[in-house]
Amino acid sequence: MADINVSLSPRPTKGDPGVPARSGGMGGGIGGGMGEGDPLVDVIELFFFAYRNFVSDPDEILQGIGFGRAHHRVLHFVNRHPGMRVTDLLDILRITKQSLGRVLRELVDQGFIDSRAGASDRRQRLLHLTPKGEALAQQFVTLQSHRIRRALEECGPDSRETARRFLVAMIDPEDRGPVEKLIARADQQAEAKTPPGASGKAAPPAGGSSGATGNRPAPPVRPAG
Amino acid sequence: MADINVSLSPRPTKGDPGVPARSGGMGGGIGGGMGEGDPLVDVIELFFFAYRNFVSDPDEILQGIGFGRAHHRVLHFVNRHPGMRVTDLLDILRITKQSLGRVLRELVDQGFIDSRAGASDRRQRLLHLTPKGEALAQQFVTLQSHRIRRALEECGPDSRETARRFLVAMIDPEDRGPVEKLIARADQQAEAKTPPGASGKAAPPAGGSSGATGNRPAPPVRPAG
DNA sequence: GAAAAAAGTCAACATGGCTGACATAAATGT
DNA sequence: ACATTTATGTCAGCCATGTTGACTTTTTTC
Repeated sequence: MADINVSLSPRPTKGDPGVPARSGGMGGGIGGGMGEGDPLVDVIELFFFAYRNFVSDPDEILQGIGFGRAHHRVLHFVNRHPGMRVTDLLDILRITKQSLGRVLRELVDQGFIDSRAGASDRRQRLLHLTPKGEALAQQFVTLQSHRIRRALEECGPDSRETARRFLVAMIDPEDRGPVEKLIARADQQAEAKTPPGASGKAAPPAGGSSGATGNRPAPPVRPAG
Repeated sequence: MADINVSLSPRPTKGDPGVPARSGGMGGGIGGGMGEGDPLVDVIELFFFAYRNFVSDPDEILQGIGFGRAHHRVLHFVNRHPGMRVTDLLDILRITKQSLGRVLRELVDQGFIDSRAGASDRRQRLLHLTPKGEALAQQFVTLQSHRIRRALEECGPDSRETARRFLVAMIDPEDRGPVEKLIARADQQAEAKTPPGASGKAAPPAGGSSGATGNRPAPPVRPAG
């Protein structure tokens, strides 16, 4: 039933020669920018398809418990940064307080997240996963890690660093430092918590990549507004 | 104001030591799956942040004309596959006829897309971009290509193929063949249309990558339902 | 004691998914 | 010829998740 043949080739329902050869408009049309070098449209599309599949893994589980992607993101980052403040989550997700509030309330109400007042600053609500929440978050990480691991294995031994650097380089320059710091902080914390010498962890050479790995006074991964 | 410091380090509003060191729950917690090898959480997060920035480029333009991401996707694929059928678009996007119908109608009404009945099968509506639509689609491709080109340049000469293969490998195995075919078909078509020998186009070695580059009778990039 | 910060909430709205139910035109099969 | 299937479109309504704007409460900071 109607596969992806986009009429273009093996799908002429009758004797249709595929596609009407487009009236020869002005030049450039489709490429990467006509005279700017390679057309990178293939990468654009691969990124689209890859990301779609990437997020679809958790989606199946989420559907079963009446949650959506928004819940997944919250669970993920709280898992990564136990004790984080609501504001921090807002900065990472770049959504509004109200949007976050909705899913956060559900996660707290249903016992996936524990929200306690800060000890030193009691205005803050510090977020932690409950064991239930941790189990779920772990499921997601496992699923997505599987996909990534498989992909990297198919790409050979050096691919991990190249992929990592590529993804970093795809991030807005002004966000790279903060993002890399964020990840590094979470990793550190995880290490500290883990029984010393648990699994591998190929030290991410965050320094060498693009130069923007920065040590600025922590500019924001800019909040939405 | 409230940067991404996630309380964890340079943000203790008062004398807060960052984070409450989490009560030492059971092992694995955060890593990639506890005893499965590297934790690939960093890649998970980088993919998230990278993709968010990647789609944000077009977003700015879209906002100015009252369109959304859905419009972008439609424009993009119609640009890539001039004369494609509505069904083909549905297969690619994996959304419902009704969802597509909404944005497609707007695009047609506002003169970005031209929808004409097929010659051989007059039930079909074959979709083409108008010059106006082409210009817009071209803007998007240019924007996103810029980002990708910059990223690849930062990653060195071989990165393009590695990145490409990584993205392909991130796609569900059963979708890879169809996706690569789809891209190949679009590229072919574009070449045929372009004044012979226009810009570079580093021949995508679709064959060598993962083995699944297949030549099956074109299985679908599965429709949503 | 005033001002600012952290969090929460209500109300209303936009976007873009979804299902279900139909309608029409055209192609296909018997 | 007629029944069925296919391709498309459309109405109506629902859901998830984003947005603004306005306000409150608690607590910290100046």
